Amino acid sequence: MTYVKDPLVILTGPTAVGKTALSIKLAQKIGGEIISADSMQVYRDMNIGSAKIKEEEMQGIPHHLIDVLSPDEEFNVYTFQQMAKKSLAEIYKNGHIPIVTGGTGFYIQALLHDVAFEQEEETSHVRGKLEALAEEKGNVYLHELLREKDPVSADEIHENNVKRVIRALEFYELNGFPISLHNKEQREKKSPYNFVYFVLNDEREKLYRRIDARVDMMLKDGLVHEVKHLRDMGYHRDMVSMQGLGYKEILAYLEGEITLDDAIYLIKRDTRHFAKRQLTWFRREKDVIWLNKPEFSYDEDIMLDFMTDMLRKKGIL
RNA sequence: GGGUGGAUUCCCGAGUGGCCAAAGGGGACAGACUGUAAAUCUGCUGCAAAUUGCUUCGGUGGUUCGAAUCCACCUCCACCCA
Repeated sequence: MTYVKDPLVILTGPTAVGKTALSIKLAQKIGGEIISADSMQVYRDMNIGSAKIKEEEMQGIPHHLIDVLSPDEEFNVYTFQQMAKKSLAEIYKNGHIPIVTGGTGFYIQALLHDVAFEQEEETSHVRGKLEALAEEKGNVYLHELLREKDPVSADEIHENNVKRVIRALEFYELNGFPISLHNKEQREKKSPYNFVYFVLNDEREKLYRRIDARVDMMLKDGLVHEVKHLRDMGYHRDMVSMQGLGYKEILAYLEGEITLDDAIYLIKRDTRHFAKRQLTWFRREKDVIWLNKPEFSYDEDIMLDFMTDMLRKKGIL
């Protein structure tokens, strides 16, 4: 008896490259449902800044993990993984093919390789304690603390990367063994899915132009109003959701810290940086199929034919 | 027309005789990432046959062993007086 792995299609790429539009066409073509792997589109009332797909654009294709949280709720890889697995089960039950779309490579990885996360207490006060310690004694002190507990991680994580030093320390405290060991184990895992990992991309210059144009569009569409509304509802910068690109900058503008022009400049710049980071992530990822738009003459139909071809070869179609 | 200040490597900007291919910041580029990831962090940035050589600090000429730094003239910019 041959065990057949469940199919999983991933369609990702840097922000503003055109994933959403392509994902709809692909879903229509192969009978798919979409799972959003996006750390911001999960939040309700954050539509313009997160470039969330509109109801009418969905064309009846079911979308999962969009608008499922309120902006004051915390979202992280672990919750994403839990929710996404639940959605997967539903999609398989419907006899459809899941298409994971979105730009958060970290989340995609957790789902694709079914990375195991240790059971940790929900309300860990350990992190707060460590944050206070970092504040008080400085980066180097904390990093040395990590070196005592988990020298491998200390070597891997730069002392200035306080967030990750804290996480490593927190992991050790909560689980009693080093995160470096955990990571090593998880890295060796093979994906339990029969997957195809597409990364849509375009020439850097074109991508950057699209980003700039999209930010201008967001402003025209009322980004400032949207953020004002969120602020009026009591959401503030300490929340994970408000760290999103476009949100934190407009919030700073609304607080009178920077001008609107500065905010727009920062959103554009930081979104470009973000796109670059995404690309770095995908380059490192194994088994990805790059869909470089110029190579398809910017023709989506040619690209879709290619994609379905790949799916057939994999036995997904 | 007169006076003053300025012109620095992709940009801003420090440097006022050797320790200067030139601080710092930005951008660009590259990378890391396993419960904050649209977050957080790192590296790199004149050219090359590259522990050395070459070209660069508005232009030209000069002073000096040695100039981005001093002098002369020129060009452009800013402000002030006419």
